[in-house]
Amino acid sequence: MHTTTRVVDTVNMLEGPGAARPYHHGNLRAALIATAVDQARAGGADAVVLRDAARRTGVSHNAAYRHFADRDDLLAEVSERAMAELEQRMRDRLADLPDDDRGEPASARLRAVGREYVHFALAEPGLFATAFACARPKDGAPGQGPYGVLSTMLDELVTTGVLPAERRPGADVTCWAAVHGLAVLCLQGPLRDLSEREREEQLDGLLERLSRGL
Amino acid sequence: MHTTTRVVDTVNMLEGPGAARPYHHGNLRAALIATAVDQARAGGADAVVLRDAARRTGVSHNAAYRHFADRDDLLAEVSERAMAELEQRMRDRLADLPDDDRGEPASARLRAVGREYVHFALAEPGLFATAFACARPKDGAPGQGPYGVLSTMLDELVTTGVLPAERRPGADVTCWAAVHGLAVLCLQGPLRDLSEREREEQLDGLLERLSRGL
DNA sequence: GTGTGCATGTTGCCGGTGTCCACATCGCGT
DNA sequence: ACGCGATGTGGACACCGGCAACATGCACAC
Repeated sequence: MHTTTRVVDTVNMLEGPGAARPYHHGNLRAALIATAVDQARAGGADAVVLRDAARRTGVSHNAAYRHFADRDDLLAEVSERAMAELEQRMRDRLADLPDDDRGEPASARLRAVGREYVHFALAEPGLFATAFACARPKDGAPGQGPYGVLSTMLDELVTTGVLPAERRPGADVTCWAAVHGLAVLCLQGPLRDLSEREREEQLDGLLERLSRGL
Repeated sequence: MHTTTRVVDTVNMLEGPGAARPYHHGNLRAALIATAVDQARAGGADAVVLRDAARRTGVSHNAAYRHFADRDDLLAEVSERAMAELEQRMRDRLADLPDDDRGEPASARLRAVGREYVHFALAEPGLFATAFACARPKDGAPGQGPYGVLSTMLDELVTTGVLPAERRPGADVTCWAAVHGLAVLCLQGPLRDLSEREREEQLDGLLERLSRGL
């Protein structure tokens, strides 16, 4: 899609000072999204501002409307990237786990994923909030996204025999809700002022209770 | 505070058509908050708009600045009311419980509170979101608010002997996070399109796993 | 090679909002 | 009675999202 035979490098458009970009940017859509992601990272969904994004990208306002129907459309794109980054972090965390934990209690893997979920939320509050602030319901494949990762973990628990199969349905939602709730409460809720240590303790407690109740 | 000897009724200022309100409204602060709460109820925090609130209250824009430092200040007030309404609903739900449940598993009462929490979020999404969308961290007494209700329930569980005392610390956060997370995911997350029945099932599952894991 | 069509980017404009400033009005205490 | 301070008003500015009309230049047909 969007094939082009233009000579200019359409990917690495980090313009130098005297770049004098051509009339046609060549990569505007991606560049705008990147700028908007920066905005979201810095200040959440509200900080995603069309005019400012265009300005920072070195293009006039309104240029964005050739690539996005409206602000919400751009925001949806940012939300998607944020969600993807969250998923990637969870997968990376899983991959980093020592193989020792591979065979033994798969619940350790589940805990690691949950912990990473909360850590991401606290490390990237803007992106985390934007990931879920999308007004447009973008229906993705059910096995994809952070939910997919979590779901896979739980399936693993069943095959390992740790989790009785009859208790599997609904377990994903419970796990997700608990972890998501803690993240939200720590970000904008009454747990905002917890120290890092207290937060970690609460997270540990939650994960323990969660696996106990599965 | 704000004592007044004026003759006009400062409480019930639902102006009739030919009311011709005096130059000084007499009750502006409360009236503006009420209007803002309506806005929040209808569309969440973003729908709280100073100029529109002033307009609807029948006063010029800028009048609000005599009572609120800025928009965030008004929003904080709305957030407080929303939180109070959530708390009230939880307390009402508790009071409505038949006395039969009084002595028996106090966990039933805990479940009822949790269920009401989610129900409120779904019934009043705007207020629920605004309750937590406050930028200003308003530190209330720790025993107050929805958290206080929940905390009391858990203390009850300990005195009833259902919950071992050593497991009490942190249990409040876990419960709150789980219920809050489910609410958020149903409102703006990927569980948005669940049918009422599915939602109720997931809620049941969550509450069951929660009490099992306490 | 040349010329035109269409995607892309630009300037201009409108309505709406938050916030500051100067001014108007009126209640209350001296 | 009077004047001061609290309260409300109108105007102005900057910013934003979104439309419309215009400009530019790449791509493809011939």
